[in-house]
Amino acid sequence: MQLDEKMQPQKMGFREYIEALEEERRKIQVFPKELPLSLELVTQAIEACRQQLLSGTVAEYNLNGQSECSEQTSTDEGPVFEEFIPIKKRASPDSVEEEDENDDENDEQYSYKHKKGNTNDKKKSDWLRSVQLWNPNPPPAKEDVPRKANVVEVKRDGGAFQPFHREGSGEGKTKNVSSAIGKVPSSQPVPATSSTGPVRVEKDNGGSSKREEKGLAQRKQRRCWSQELHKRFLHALQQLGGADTATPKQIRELMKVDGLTNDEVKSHLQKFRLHTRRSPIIHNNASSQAGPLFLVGNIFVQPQEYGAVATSTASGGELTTVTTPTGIYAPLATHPPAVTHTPIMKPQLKQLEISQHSHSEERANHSEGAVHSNSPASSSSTHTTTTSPPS
DNA sequence: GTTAGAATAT
DNA sequence: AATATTCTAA
Repeated sequence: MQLDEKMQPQKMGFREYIEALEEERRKIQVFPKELPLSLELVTQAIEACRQQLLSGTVAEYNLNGQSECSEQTSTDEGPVFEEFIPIKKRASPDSVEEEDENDDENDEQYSYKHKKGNTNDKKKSDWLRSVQLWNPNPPPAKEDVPRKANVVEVKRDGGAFQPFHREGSGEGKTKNVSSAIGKVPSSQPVPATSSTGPVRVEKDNGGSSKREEKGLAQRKQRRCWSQELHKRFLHALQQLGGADTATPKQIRELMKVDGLTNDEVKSHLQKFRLHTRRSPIIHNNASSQAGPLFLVGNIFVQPQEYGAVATSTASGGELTTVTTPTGIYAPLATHPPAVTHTPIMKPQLKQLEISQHSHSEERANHSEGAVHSNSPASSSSTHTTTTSPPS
């Protein structure tokens, strides 16, 4: 427990890190033109590292208490120099790091950024950008040590999302356990598979007598809509025939995410609808490399997305892992007229029985007012706002 | 009593 | 801005 002992390894880490950086720089130097910034950044980083080394100081881990579900890409290990790396990864067209999120892989939150040097990003409000990994609100220590790395995701069939704890103190400060956002539920009595019910796993505070009841209806832990989560959400929407026809419950059931509640879905859906109606089009700053926008029906999509949509559409409901690396999905344009409409057909294949549990799943056969005629152009709910507010 | 949706609240 | 909660009508 000597400071010195601690010191050494850290310095070693630095040195190695510097070496790695230098090697990186060598590689980059080959393309000074394409990666001018990278070059500089790396150089700076190296410089900084050296100074750190010399001064014997060690960079502090940035334990930012992320109140929101913010990201945290660091695979930790080694000194953290994120500070030197002004985000903005993927700057070059040839950068190959697109790991489309595999469902059962920890698809790190990818709050991808648009390039900044490019067109001035006017639209920072792209809400899509915020979807990232679900932040499980890691209960600070005292439980079980973080075992696995960040393995959070679901299996397409099982649904293994974290059950979500609700800590006592309102607004869990989330000390941010540096790395592991992961951690498998393990000890939760959650059936995992079926559980279509609102599995509200409460933190059993049997021993802790902090302040419990007392009539405080503490606010729920905010659910973070990770990419994965959102992806599922979208899948469900597709199957249900779009955001306008899907209902929260149906969505939730299709998503098969355990711990997910109706209200959460409802809320998300509400937001989704709002946004999709409001922002008719994707910001055109995608000029970078995202390629042109395609107009399909009344939906603008980008090539990838289009493919994805088309795929799942064509395959008759079987979702083929819609890879949406960018996290962009086409907002329903409230674009009535204009352009030549390529008739798109919204797959309305409900009754897609994916359930494997023998629970009487009613849904699927809608005999209510859910009979939507899917006509691309004219559909979309009867929205003749003729509301005449009385007083 | 349940659910969806809008309106608020945080 | 993103979620949660409340309110209201089916």
